[in-house]
Formats: sequence, C-alpha cells, structure tokens
Amino acid sequence: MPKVTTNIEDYIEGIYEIGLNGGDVRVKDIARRLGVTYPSISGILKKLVEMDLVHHERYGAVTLTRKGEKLGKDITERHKILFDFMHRILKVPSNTAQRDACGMEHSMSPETRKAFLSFIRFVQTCPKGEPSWLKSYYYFREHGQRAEACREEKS
Amino acid sequence: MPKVTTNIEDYIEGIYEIGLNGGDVRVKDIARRLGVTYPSISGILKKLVEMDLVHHERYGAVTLTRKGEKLGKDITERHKILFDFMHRILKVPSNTAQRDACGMEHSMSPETRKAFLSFIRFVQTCPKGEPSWLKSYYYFREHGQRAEACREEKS
DNA sequence: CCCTTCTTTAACCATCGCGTAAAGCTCTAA
DNA sequence: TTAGAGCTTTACGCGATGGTTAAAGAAGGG
Repeated sequence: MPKVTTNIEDYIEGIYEIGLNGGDVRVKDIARRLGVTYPSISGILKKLVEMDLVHHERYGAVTLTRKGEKLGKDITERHKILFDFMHRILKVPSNTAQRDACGMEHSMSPETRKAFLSFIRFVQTCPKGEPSWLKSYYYFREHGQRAEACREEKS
Repeated sequence: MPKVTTNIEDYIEGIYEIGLNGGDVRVKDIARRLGVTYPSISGILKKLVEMDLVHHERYGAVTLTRKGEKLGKDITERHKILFDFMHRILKVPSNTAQRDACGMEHSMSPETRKAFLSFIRFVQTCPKGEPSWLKSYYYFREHGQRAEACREEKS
C-alpha cells in the first residue's frame, strides 16, 4: 500500500477543490490544475484508487471516497488556516503566503491546526474590529520598538 | 548541479547543529543524528561537496562552507522560530511543535519568517509579562468564547 | 604493530514522479 | 450513422532520490 506523500496530498487537494466548482472531475481537469500530462494522471489515479482515496472507472469521472473527501477537506482547510494566519494577521503578501502555505500545509498536525484556527477566530471576532494589540504588533515590526499605547494595556 | 531538496536541508541543518556542540563533525556523528548508515552519509557528502555546501576530504572531518553555514543557520533559525511560535505562544505541546516545525521549516519564506520572528519578540518583550490578550486567547480557545476582560480592551 | 573503529567504494534496489508514443474510447455534429 | 476531435489509457522509459549490504581500505590508540 503506497504511502500518503505530499504529492498525493496535493493531488487529493486538487481533486477536492475542482469538485467544489460543481460538475464532474475529469482527468483533463486534474491535469490542467496540476500542470502535468494526462498519462501522469492516469498513473496517479491507479495509486489513489488502490489507496481507497478515489473512485474511478475507465473513462469515467473521478470522485473522492469518504476517506479521500476527508483528506481533501482536511488539507484544504490546513492550507486556508495557514494562509489566513500569514496573510490576514501577519500581513505577509498574498502570493508569498500562498506559496508558503502550499508547503507547510503537509506538516501541520491537528493540534497545531486547532491552535491556529482558534487564534484566527479570536482575532476576527474581536468586537472592536482589529484588536489594538495587533496594531501594536504592526507598529513594533515596522519600527523595531513598542508603541506607547501597548504599555498601557490592561491586565 | 543537484537541487537543494528538503532532505539536503535536513542534512545541512544536522551538520550545523552537531557543529554547535564544538569539536569535529564526523561521518558517524551525522549518521547517528540522521538515523542512517555510514555509506549513506558518504554518498550525501559527495553531493554536498559538489554543491559547495561542505568541505570534506577522505577520512577527514566535515565542515560547512560559508554557503553551507549560512544555509544551516538559516534553517535552524526557521525551525526555532516556528517551534517557539507554536510551543511558547500557541502552547502546542513540545513534541508536536517539534515535529511540525521539522516539516514546515523547509517552506518558510524570508518574509514570513520575519513576520513570525517579530511576533514572537513582540510577545516576549511585553513589559507586563504575558500579554493580557494572549491570556484572552487561551481562554477563548478553551471555552469557545471570549472572556469579559477582552471586551474592555483599550483601542 | 595490530586491532578496533571509522570511512569509503561498489553494486544494487525500490520508489517516485514524470514524460512520449501510440492505441483505444466517447460523443458530437454533420 | 459515421467520421473525426478530443479525452483517456496503456506501454515503456527515464533520471533522480534516498537509501541498503558487503567488503575493502585508512587511522589511530593500546
């Protein structure tokens, strides 16, 4: 039984996201998204079927099994969490955050994921909008030292 | 010229960190740290020499070139930054944070790295010790909703 | 100077991840 | 209804990666 490599995860993620658009997921769609040739996809699909991650019969559309669906959703969410944290909170430029998330998403444990997600929610549900401490962080990063406001923070 | 794969990075990181203990870095040290056999190291070293990342002559000790030193330091720091953020700030358990950092360190751009580092410094240099908003985050993560104190935060 | 320990060489192996060429389906449009 | 375009699969091959074992060859301490 083949192992779930990062490449496999990328394929499953791709298939999952193509599926979100509605409509069948065809070999050509996957090939286009991943930037490889049709035969490569055929080969990978064999492996994915063997691993019980996708359903696929000759010349048919590709669908994720329950297991594949779970994995696809999982990776997609890890990606989104990392991206959101880096881009929306750390304010890392969008394309950089995307690239980094693509690599990092494969190594994120469920525990870390939960911690990041809570953090994002914590920031985004702040009743006052962008939290003051976050503004202080941007200031700190920009100027190399703390703003005055930060020192008045309540305990 | 071989590419700098994540594996190569792991070897360089390993060599760099062994070197920090002082004393020569020998093939056996690297083998023990990376959990592979001596001949594997000999093989890899050929590649690392070719890539101008290490100096090494037959039966001699291994030293990093300027380029290798830079890379080793770089990766080690990315690892540390990720680990510190996840463990010390997000409070992800140490061993989990270590494992995640090992994978994620390879995909961290300089920009993201700077942002994380600033964040850690921002938290750790808080004049009042652990910032109140961070306590609020732990509370939020634990209880699924914000503590009262958080709503009183100053702008 | 010998013996242990370290290191290297040589040969080999299993995947992996992709490609090309060519053949085989499918489905549509005339 | 059939021809052809487009999609998919098969067969084959390739180069890189990342290791292994077996055995030979240095180094160095007693």
